[in-house]
Amino acid sequence: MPEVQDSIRVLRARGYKVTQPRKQVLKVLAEAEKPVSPYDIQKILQEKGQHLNHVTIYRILDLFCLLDLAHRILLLGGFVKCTLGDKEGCHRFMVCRHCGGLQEFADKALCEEENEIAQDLGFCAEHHFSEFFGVCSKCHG
Amino acid sequence: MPEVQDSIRVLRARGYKVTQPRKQVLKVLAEAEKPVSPYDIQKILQEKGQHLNHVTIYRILDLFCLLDLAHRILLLGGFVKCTLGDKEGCHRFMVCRHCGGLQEFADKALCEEENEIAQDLGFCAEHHFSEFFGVCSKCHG
DNA sequence: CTCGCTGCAAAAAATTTGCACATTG
DNA sequence: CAATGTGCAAATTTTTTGCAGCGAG
Repeated sequence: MPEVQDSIRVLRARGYKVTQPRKQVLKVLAEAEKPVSPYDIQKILQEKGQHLNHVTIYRILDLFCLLDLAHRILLLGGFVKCTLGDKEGCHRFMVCRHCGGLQEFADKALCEEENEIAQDLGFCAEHHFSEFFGVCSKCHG
Repeated sequence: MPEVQDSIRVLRARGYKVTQPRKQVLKVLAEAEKPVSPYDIQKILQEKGQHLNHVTIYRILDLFCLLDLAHRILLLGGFVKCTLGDKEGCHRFMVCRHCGGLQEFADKALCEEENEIAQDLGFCAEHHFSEFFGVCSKCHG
């Protein structure tokens, strides 16, 4: 699981401690197929015989989102591990309404077009948050 | 307030009853400058000497979102009245991080570009949800 | 060793459910 | 008056706060 190692490196590099709870949450996120809520995470850990206080999980997720190690999926109401690292352009998601799976992507050209649209309306856009709803390749015949 | 009348027409046309509570919530939404939560709405009505049960407000907002008479702003966590009617293209928002105000817009060309991006990734996008964060014209000097 | 992090207890806030009663068309 | 919608009570779920004590660096 190289992804988890990358995240751990980010934590260390930014001066945050690499604690047992943080590693546990990272692992759950990395293994999850779909967005998970704080209580989902607690339950998953419990099934492995591990216990984390839910408050701790909330705080860890806050931190991960701050560092872009995870993202909150607003349409589905859960958290996912970031799969793009620091790829340029805002990180976005395509959510499959059939299987509930999602794919993260970034597209710098799209960001630029959005900035222009915003500018035409007198708005200076600093971040584009977006999620597409539809059907993924596995789910449409 | 022509907007409220339009919404009332939509309700009637779709076979929903035009009740006192629904009209009250519509009015609050129409007069609000920023997204309002169910409890915000209850409080605003209370200040006018009116009372609605919060459960009723939840249900009314659910209906309004279903009919696209209102939208839930995910970044800020509240509801706003739709200002675009049935304008073509997904309805989106620009949120000002300074004043908290927002502007709704739709752009068919943007929808099409997003569909192409999705298609390139094997995804069939049916709806694009997006919110831009930035600074509005009033707030940047 | 010491600062940052976690656990715990508790409260506050947000959301949901079922059923009896009221209101709209 | 018949179906829809609302109010109420209560439970559940989600999120936040403050403080004491633990543990990574």
